[in-house]
Amino acid sequence: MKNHLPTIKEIAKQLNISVSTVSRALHDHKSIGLRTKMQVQELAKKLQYEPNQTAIFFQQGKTFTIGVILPELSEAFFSSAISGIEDAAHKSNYTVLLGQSHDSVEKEKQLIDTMKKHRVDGLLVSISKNTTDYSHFETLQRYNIPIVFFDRIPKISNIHYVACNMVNGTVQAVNFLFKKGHRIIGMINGPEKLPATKERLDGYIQALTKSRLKYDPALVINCDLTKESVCHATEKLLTGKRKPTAIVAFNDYVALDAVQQARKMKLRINKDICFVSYANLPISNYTAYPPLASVEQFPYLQGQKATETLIELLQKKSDDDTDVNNRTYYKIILESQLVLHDAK
Amino acid sequence: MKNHLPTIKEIAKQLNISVSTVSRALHDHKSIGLRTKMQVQELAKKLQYEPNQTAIFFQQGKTFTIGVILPELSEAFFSSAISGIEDAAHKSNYTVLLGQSHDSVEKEKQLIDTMKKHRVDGLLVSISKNTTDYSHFETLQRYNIPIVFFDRIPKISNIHYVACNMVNGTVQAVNFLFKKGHRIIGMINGPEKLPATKERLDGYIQALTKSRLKYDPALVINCDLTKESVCHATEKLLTGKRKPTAIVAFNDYVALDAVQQARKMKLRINKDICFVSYANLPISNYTAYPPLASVEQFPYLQGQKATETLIELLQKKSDDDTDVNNRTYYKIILESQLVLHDAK
DNA sequence: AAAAATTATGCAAACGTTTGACTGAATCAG
DNA sequence: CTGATTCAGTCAAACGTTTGCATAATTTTT
Repeated sequence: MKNHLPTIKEIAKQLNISVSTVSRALHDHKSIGLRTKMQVQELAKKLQYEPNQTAIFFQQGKTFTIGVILPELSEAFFSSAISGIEDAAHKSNYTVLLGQSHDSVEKEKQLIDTMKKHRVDGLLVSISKNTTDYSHFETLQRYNIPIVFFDRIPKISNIHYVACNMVNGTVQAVNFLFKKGHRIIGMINGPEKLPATKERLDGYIQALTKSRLKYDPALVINCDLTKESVCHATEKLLTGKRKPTAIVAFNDYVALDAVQQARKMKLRINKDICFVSYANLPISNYTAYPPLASVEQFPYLQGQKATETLIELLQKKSDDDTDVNNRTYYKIILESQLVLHDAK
Repeated sequence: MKNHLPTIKEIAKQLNISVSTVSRALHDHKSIGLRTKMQVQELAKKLQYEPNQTAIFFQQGKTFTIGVILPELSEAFFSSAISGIEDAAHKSNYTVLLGQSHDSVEKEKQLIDTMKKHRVDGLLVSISKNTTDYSHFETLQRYNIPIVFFDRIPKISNIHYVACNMVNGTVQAVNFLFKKGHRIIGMINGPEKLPATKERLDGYIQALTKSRLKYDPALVINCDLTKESVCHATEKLLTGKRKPTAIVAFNDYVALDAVQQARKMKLRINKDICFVSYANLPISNYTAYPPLASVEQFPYLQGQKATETLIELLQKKSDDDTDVNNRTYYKIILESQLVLHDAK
């Protein structure tokens, strides 16, 4: 039952020619006579010969595989991203090797190791929440495996990355509210240490300043994204001295929890209080009181761009045949954008 | 800048021993003296030697990789599934090679080919909507690559699969409604040709029969899952001769659209009309009028089980060293289960 | 007719690792 | 002291492919 797959050797033997001739014939090499070329190709077809890629990978030191490490595959944001990644990779004939870190640094390290072992040509990473030490990424340099980070990127400078800038989107969001007549605009922001939190705050302040509204720190409350802390923040905002008529929420989940809390407090959504947020749910259409608008972060696009960037790097690598670390780094920044929801 | 990675050969040369000794020393082979073993391991560490897996893959004809082909990575159901797959694979030291077919038969074929080329050890597939010809899967038999199908499985018998049986869940759903006092229960079902549609109908009829209610075909309307067809179906049900007080919807999306339509018709949700559906959204908590209950299909679990099954097959394969096609097929059926939602 | 160029093919090394078969030395039983 | 056993290690083949270099055969040029 040993079903030996046909190899180049066998073709050679059957045709009484050398393996190199067969190899070249299959590659349409010019130095092979038309006659033998035909013979080889015919027999190859007959035997349903298919080259053993593992041998080729090994021989060429290239696997046409890119590794992808994400925090959580089941999150809407990342599943869109991976979709973009896969599409872009497939287009350039690369394949995707996947791993999820579950936001554990330990697992992230393991995955890096696995990827290294599998000799992926390049790596796409969105780092885990808790990663602060980046040494495990550096080990990849020895292997000349380039990394492109996306969305969640390390706070170091000599890296390639693709990210979405939240400042602009936030400015748009606040402007939007301003134009609708809101003058007291609150914000339920995320955990302090997240870069994403800072960007939102920056945009918020920028927009206020431009509209000649004064920035009142009491109107911005951080939360840790749990339901309780969101409710708490909402309550605090809505019972504060200066009561906002609109709130910018850290993301859709936060917005939905805040809406619930506001309703509990007998406020009428979109009348007494309006919300805008940042998109991570595909379902705003279905919720009863969706935010008026969301800042879109284009996960699919981010994944796609990151992949294209990586593939470009790989291209360059094989062109120059030089070290990848040539001190020029891609920093690709997509602009977030406010998307208005249908007023039902 | 040619950063040659350390190999077994180099270690051998530096220590003036043969490569085989080094190899065995690194594998802790008993026939190697303690002294040399130590020396080798020490040098290996010092040089930061790591075996070249591509060489090993090639040499052993095994890649410790499983291929996964899904219709759509960004769909909640599949992203949960892939999460389960990755977790299970990682646990057994397998890695996941990913591809999405976008429900295109053509792309599905291409992916099969890619997976074959990469010499994955096994394959996990949820087939595209439009696949009716299964010959591309059969080509894998030559390569002795086992496939486990899950969720969307081909209608042929000599295959391994993991699926979730909807009959039981549907029975539970209808019973649940019956116990709540409903006597006229409608159903908005899916496209006729889908097996999933049939299972739901079977369960529906079974449950009715047991409760001694008569099955009235006018109360079951198929739709093609578009918003329009759902609205149309809902309207037809709710203006029919026998007006249902409860409706079983094909899935959460359908339910939400149906709810919208019902509200348009001035019916009070959960008073005039109740809904139950099948879970694919993680957000029922947030919607204004979620279905009373959902039949859960456990995508994460399905992915996990499928992976475990595949790995078991791979185990067997290497044990027996015999052909995988030994005429015994795993058919693993998870039972769907009704999950009640919090009444808010 | 000799030299040069072209065409078609073969040889063998290389990629890094594993592994069965073999060898030489030391140890041990009787 | 001989033969068997264990120990420590080496040799070389094998996995399938690519590719630089050599070679042989043929044709073209001078």
